[in-house]
Amino acid sequence: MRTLRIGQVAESAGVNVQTLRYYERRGLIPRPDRTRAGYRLYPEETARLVRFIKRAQELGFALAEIEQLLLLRGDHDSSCDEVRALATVKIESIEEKIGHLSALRDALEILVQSCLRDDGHRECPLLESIGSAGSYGQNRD
Amino acid sequence: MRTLRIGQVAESAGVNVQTLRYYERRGLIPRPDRTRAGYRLYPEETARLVRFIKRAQELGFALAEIEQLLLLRGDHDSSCDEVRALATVKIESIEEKIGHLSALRDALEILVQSCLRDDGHRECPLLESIGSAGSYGQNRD
DNA sequence: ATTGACCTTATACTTAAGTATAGGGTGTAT
DNA sequence: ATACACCCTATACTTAAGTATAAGGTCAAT
Repeated sequence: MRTLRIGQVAESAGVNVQTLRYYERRGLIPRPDRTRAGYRLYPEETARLVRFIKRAQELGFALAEIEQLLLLRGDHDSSCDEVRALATVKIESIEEKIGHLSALRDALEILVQSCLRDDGHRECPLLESIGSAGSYGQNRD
Repeated sequence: MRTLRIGQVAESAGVNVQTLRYYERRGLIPRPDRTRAGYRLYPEETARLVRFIKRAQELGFALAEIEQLLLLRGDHDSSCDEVRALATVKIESIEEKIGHLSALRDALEILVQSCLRDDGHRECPLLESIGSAGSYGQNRD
């Protein structure tokens, strides 16, 4: 089984080596095996995991939330009911985000269009876009 | 024209009053008129603006990025070409986010389904979900 | 056998985005 | 006229998420 040293994982996931050690301390990534000299030896899996974490961050999830998401995977001790409940909540919040992003994109597209028409484009509803009742999903407020 | 004091705007947008003053210092929201006593008097518009900012943050945009987005609105001095170029870039990054979120949602839905079937659900592709080539949009890496 | 790229821990620093606190003024209600 | 909820500035603190630094060990190549 091919293993990677910390620098290789960092490189492959586009993060600093310190970040990996930090994630390990936080319990976000499993503590890897070590060589006799104490060097960390990661499975390739970990590079994927770290890329997942970075992506999820870009989507507005905090590390604490990402931790929860990760607990949903694989070898969980939590009951199926719990897993299902949390996953369902997450799915809802994701759909809400998708709705807001779609609305924002639509607003920007209107902006680009009116810009192409060069009509002074004063009335781009950027603010309203995310405000409420997006073009997708529902919105309670 | 109805105006709001800082506490009312804060309440209505769900933020701390300190946050509003902080946004003002950062130039994210316009500095409002004042009463003779120095109290800030905001137009209702500002409450909407702040809600927009908070939403955009939840979507993974940093305040600096949100500032850019806001510059795209209304009374801009920047050329139409510039506006269009930036908007187009933003649209692309938004579509990418939508793609990743959709993939993540799909993975969670698979998790919920296999949980309902109670089949041990070991093989939920959570990690792969955001990894690359989502179910929506394209992915350069 | 020593150079250089890489790894180790421990500790301290940074950045973004707020939050809190001290010390004081405002304005309406009793 | 005095409470009380609200506002002001300035300054300092906090939290999340890293990043950097010091002091040292490893190991393949010259």
